[in-house]
Amino acid sequence: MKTRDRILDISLTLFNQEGEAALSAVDIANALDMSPGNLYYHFKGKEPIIEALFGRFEDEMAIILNGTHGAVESIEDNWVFVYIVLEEIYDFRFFYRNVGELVGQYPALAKRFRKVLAMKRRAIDSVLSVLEQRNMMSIDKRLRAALIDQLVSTLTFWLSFDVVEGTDRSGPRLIHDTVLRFMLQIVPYMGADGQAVLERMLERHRQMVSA
Amino acid sequence: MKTRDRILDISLTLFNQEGEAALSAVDIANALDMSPGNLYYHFKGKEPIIEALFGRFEDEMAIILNGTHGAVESIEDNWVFVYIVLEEIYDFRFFYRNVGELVGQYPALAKRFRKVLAMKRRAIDSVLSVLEQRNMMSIDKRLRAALIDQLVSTLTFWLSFDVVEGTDRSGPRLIHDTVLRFMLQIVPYMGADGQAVLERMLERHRQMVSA
DNA sequence: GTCTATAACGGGATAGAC
DNA sequence: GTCTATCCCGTTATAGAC
Repeated sequence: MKTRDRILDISLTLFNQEGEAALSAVDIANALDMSPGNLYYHFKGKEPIIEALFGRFEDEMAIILNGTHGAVESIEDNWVFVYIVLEEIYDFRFFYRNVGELVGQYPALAKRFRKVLAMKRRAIDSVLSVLEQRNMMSIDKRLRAALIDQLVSTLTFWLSFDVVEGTDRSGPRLIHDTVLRFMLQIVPYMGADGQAVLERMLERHRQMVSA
Repeated sequence: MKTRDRILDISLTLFNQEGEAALSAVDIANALDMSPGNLYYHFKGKEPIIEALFGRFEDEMAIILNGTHGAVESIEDNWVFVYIVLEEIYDFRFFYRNVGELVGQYPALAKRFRKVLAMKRRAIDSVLSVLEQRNMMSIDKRLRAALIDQLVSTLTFWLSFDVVEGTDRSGPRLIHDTVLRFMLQIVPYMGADGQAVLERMLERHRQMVSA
């Protein structure tokens, strides 16, 4: 199974670099100094490769999202948690640079993508609940549902947003900026502590970015 | 110039129905009972057609965004304003169903898309300013910038979000839901009035949806 | 301005030798 | 498992008739 993994590794790299649409199965074969026929022996085209890559992503995302967040309490914990999620997404960024496209083109992928979305939603819900229990935030029930939607949307479209805006930020910088953007959405529901939390977040962001 | 317009009309319809990627120049010609060669006489391929369609969109968007919003004061005015913007986007929805893709594929479009983005940003900024002047909302300067980002992001990715979520809502329903989602993001900054405004918005949304 | 016909290209996919 | 050779197909693009 070594060739199979080599194919997946190089495909992920190329897809992230050039975008999924820019590459044909033949391009991938060329990058591996491999004949198209040989590639087709392992994967019957681009689609199964993408499916296999999504499998990898799914697995790692499940570990992150279903694992740790019982331990997420402080703002700093939350920061790290969101950072890890975004980093994982960044490793498979070609899925996110044009979600709509992929979901439209590969219906099988759409289903699985929605499952990941649901996992994100549950994780956020659970983290918010912890914050509420500790009286670190309080929010109207209706607004809470909308907030979760917004946060899921942020986790899903931050890379597209960056593409559209055309700001040419490095990966780590983009991730830090997005963590901040994510966290700031929670601040207004932190009541009197909000102001202090905001300052801490901005300070933390400054540190991270200048590092 | 009549054939030219017929081409643009049918292209817009088809792109919205099937997606930009799903259609070739030949498909468009077929839909018009026209030979591919004839189509190429008017537009040298798909790209110039898309550029021309974006020109239409740009023009109408500029009228909406730069025009009315001096008159936007009450919550109801805002609701209508956002509704009109979303409706216009919906008319050219193929641009928005996978923004990342189009922007990546047609660099010329990217620039123009960013201009529209900037127009949206200015319009939102200006509306928020009005609300602030009337003491209908108050918001920390740093959070304000983030809020505007979030609102622009909502206006840009609501259609992609719908595609990804796979909820099969009708156009008008989707637009109403999105207006609500947009407006709810402002509520937390309305202070004591927030609760009442929230109820009014939800009530309005119920009316709109059941109509 | 509109049409038909056709050339040129590239990707997807497979057969069969090694 | 890997390779070469090849076929099929849809898209792009142009030449030239009407």
